[in-house]
Amino acid sequence: MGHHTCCNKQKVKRGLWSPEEDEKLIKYITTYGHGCWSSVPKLAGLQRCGKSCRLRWINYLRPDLKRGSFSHQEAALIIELHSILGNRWAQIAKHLPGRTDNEVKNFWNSSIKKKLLSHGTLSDFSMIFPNNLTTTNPNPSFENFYPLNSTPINFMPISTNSPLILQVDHQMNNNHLNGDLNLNPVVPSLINPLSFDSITNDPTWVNFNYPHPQHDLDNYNQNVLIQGNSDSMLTSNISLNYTNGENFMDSRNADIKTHQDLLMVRSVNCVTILFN
DNA sequence: AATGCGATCAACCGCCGAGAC
DNA sequence: TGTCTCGGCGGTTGATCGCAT
Repeated sequence: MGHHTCCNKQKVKRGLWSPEEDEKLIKYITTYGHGCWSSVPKLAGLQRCGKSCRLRWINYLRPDLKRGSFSHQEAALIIELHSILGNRWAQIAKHLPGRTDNEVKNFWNSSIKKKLLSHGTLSDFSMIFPNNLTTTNPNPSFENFYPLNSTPINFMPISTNSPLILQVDHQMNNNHLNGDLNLNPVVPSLINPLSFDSITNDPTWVNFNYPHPQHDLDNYNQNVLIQGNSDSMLTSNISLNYTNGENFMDSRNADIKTHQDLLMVRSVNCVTILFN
């Protein structure tokens, strides 16, 4: 029970992979491609199930993986995307070239979630990067940028004229005013919406200063979900055509913006925190 | 040096949806 | 239409590491 059919056909090894097993898998996939994963173990001479081979390749052996610690940009991006997508780790990982859903998930659970649980807010990014903040900003907290007495961040005006941003905000405002959708952050029980979620709800922020590989970005389609705390869900279908690491095109109006133009007040300040 | 404990992360588990038949 | 296989995903586990005592 619980094992795939491919795992039941033969006795399979479990647990950590040996260097020899890694070598066999790499050699096979680089030569023939993975094809049908369920047939990979047999063809590669491995006593593993296909699922295990797939996982090992995707999470560890793939040549395009970026190893090592998450950068500030990546962490901020994860936080931002998580506020939009929730625990859709695979979707979040797609915005982080070289990172896997497993990595993102582990990073969230180990470095971010626990701090949120212990503090109840992400009011200070130094919780996540205690050693890397500088002193340029004397008070590097999100509340410093979004005063607590300001409009809730979900309904804050934004500085870009991007149609998609305006669309999302318009819909959110309408729902808010109509009282038919309570747009709390995805994890409202953990997070003060004036702080954590305030990095931005702007889906274009995924483009922020990030060197997306062209192959990941061509004809990119994003389905942005803004989840409420009820059974209501606002869905905004947005199609973005990324052109390169610095520009992207909103397919609705063909707005070409440099990343500088995309920086909303919120994300500018966030980055100020991280890199000043 | 030995031990305990929390953090990290690779790997597994269980479920789901798509596609083939 | 129902069943089966497979790939993919999120949740969870457990081994290992590093630090504190």
